[in-house]
Amino acid sequence: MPSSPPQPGLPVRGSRSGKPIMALFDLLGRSWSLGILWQLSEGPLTFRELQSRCESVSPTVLNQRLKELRACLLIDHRQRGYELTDMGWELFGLLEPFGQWSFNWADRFKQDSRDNE
Amino acid sequence: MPSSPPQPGLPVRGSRSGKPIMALFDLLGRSWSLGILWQLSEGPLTFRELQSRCESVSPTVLNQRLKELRACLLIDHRQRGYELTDMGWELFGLLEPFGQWSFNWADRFKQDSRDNE
DNA sequence: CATCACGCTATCTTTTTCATAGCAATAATC
DNA sequence: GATTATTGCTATGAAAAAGATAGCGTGATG
Repeated sequence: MPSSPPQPGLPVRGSRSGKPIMALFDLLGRSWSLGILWQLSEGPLTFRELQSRCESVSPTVLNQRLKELRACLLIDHRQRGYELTDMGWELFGLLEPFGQWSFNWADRFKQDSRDNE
Repeated sequence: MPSSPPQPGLPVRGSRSGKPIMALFDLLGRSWSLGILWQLSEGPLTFRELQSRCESVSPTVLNQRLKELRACLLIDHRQRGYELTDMGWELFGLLEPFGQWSFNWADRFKQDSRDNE
């Protein structure tokens, strides 16, 4: 049986008292959480659409993550599929800069591996 | 045997081709990654200090995460302990707003559970 | 009624994480 | 200089999470 979604106030990974940031990290630190939010930022997606966009995610885990993200008020399941809630969009706003940054990071990697040749 | 650190360009969870953002999400989506970066933002910490700040982390996982974060150029091991690299600080800069946001999120939670009483 | 796509559950295997003990190396203390 | 502490970490076994695959129930469509 899977564990319950991490919630602020409840004990979570990193904090017995459930400090909000730790609850958030616990949630986002589970496999596919970040990826799902990222995919949904491009519009609502059905379960199967998500499944194919997230390449190797298994339905079991996908469903579990969706339940958690829903319980955590970040996504919702509506007519057109799963989509970000207002909170979800807010969080995505914080996440968005990671996209650009990841390119710089990748560049630094290439640079670094050239240095080590 | 543990898997290798996710790197841009290599296949990672969510992307066979290793799209940088997916590599980053794979890295950050592993247990304790976010927590470790967060803790190190308050200054360098030794292995054991990290261990006690991260409450329940096992030495096995802590060491593995530290290796990965190091391989990914986000942290470094110096005299005074583990600390963020320049890249690590950059990334933390993006992460920092999550702290404030998590409080709003927690509030919304309380609000929501009141509504459902 | 047959077919199809959808959202998911069931089952099993593999991987990751946890929990605990403890070792080798260095530093401090007696 | 032997003893004790501290540090960084490995080993081992158990528990939990994630992955892979098959397929069920439902509702729409032909």
